[in-house]
Amino acid sequence: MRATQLHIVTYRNDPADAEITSHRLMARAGYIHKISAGLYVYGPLLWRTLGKIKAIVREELSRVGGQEVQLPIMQDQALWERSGRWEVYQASRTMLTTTDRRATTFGLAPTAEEVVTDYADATVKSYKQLPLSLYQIHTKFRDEIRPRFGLMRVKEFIMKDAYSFDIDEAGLDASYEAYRKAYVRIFQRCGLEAFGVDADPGDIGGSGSMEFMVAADAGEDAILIEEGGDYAANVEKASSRIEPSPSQGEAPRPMRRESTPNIRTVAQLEGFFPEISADRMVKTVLCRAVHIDREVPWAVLIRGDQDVNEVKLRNHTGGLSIEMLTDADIVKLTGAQPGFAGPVDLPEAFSVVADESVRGMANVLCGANETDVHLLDVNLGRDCPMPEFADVRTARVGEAGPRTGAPLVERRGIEVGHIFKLGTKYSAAMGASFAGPNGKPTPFVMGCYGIGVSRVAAAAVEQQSDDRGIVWPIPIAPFEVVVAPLKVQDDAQRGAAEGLYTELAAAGVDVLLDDRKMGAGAKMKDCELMGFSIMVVVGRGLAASGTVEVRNRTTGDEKVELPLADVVTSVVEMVHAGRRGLLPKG
RNA sequence: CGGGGUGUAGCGCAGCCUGGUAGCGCGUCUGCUUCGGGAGCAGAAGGCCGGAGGUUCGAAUCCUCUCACCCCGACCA
Repeated sequence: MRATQLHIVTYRNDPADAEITSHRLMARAGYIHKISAGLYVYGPLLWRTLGKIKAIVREELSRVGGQEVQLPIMQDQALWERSGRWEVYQASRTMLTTTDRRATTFGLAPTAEEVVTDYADATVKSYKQLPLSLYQIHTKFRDEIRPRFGLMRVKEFIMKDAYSFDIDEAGLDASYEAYRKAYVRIFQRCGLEAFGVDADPGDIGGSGSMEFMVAADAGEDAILIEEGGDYAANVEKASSRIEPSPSQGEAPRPMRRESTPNIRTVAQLEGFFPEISADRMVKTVLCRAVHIDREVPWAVLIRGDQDVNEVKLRNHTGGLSIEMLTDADIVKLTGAQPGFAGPVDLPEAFSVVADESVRGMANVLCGANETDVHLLDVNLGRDCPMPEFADVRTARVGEAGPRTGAPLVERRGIEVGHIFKLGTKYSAAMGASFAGPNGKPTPFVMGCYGIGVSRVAAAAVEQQSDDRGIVWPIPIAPFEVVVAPLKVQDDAQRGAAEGLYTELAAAGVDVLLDDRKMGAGAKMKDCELMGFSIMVVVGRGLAASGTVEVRNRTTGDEKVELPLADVVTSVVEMVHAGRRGLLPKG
């Protein structure tokens, strides 16, 4: 393609609202144009990149038996009510809705489990038709609390969503594993450093899930990785081993009360009782689990030096979300000012859970549910009922990992994919079944698998750019190579560039000829901004020594002067190497 | 949803406090010169100052309402 035939839109100024690299560069290079908050025009260059990502996704999903389909974006309320997800998404307000002229309400697809499950129910009659794996690449909608960061967090985006249907759990395990491997290959082929991590299933639900993260400092997610091990998990999900409390195994002492005027926090308590360290205290976090139809107050017991993980807690309570109690609520429900809550004589209204860090602690310090009073040498099970235990603690950097015990380190990442074992969550709720080998109706055992296609593009820029602009990995670059004659009025330069362009195109290279008439400096800056990683610069070297310049920005901006005759061979080789992305050799 | 901020030419901004009919840089168009790191000179086009109402002889500027956009927050006893 010729640059004069391409709608190129570049700006010398950064857009005023761009905070992160990918937003700034994609806006400046004309890949995106904002129409309103969280809604963008995808320009021709971005569309080419998205097309390449989609092609890789299609090839890899075909390899594991995925069949491409297209499902409606508008999905009626009644369908979603059958799975129970309508209320969930109304409560979290993440679904955009619209109505038709008859006032039927539709949700705009955030994902499509209901539709695809209904489709499978209607069209799959026998276990002999299974396993079945369907996917689509389509627009998805989320009413984000706060759209931001360019393409990273938007109201409307392109997603690949896939769904597997199996006869039983073993079948699901196989499908899930096939998708997991396909995902690893997809991101490798895109040329992105990505990794899978244990994750929380969130609103989608299900028994197991893994997120795929593109490593990038600007990532919104924090990942904890076991150094040298294979454990990696989102902080929302991560667990760790911590040193047991020094109070473990102590002989119980009698409980006693102490006046602690205006001493409310663990830090203040450590000052007030210098001989008692935080890991001998139990703090009591008061909150409520919000369900669709009710709210349940919870008291969470956790060791004084640890923090509650809200996501783990939400999952434990089964609620949609967790909210901290207000000071007024605490006074009303416990009769004490904030800072003095504890497990002893806690009002019955509270459901109670204790974090595993509390298990086995003896003679602990905690609040007394009375303003300005704490209790010492409390023993759970003796001074109050023994609570149930669960892991509701936030794992932290430096703690020992759960597998090998090696220290956890933090990396940041951008979530670009998420796979889930749904099991029969949707098929059972919606009555979607097939005739099993025994002739009886059997619910589908399902998995679902998403990739944020447009976010992959943004994540790639976030991961791979330099101070001059985007540096696309070759497999997803809008063009693999740009041939840029610096002075198009010069017949020799123009002729040589045209020749290279024709030969490269004939060799199967996706090449752009930058035949725009503009200053040499401006042209090179523009090409660098737009992210053309392999540049063939035809300039004064041609007349001087019969050479042109080839540079590969993906490998550190090395530039080499090559005789005109050697350029095609060299560039083709470079392109072939680049096309492999990060796939391992062989 | 709470707090703060901003809407003026395609992009980035000044002008507003102290009312007098709109300006700068970049970009765009025309011509000439230039031609390897965002060229120079000359000329030109482009904005009912987010919208509605009000005050005033007169409003980008003051007042009211409204819409949009941006940032921060929505937290642990």
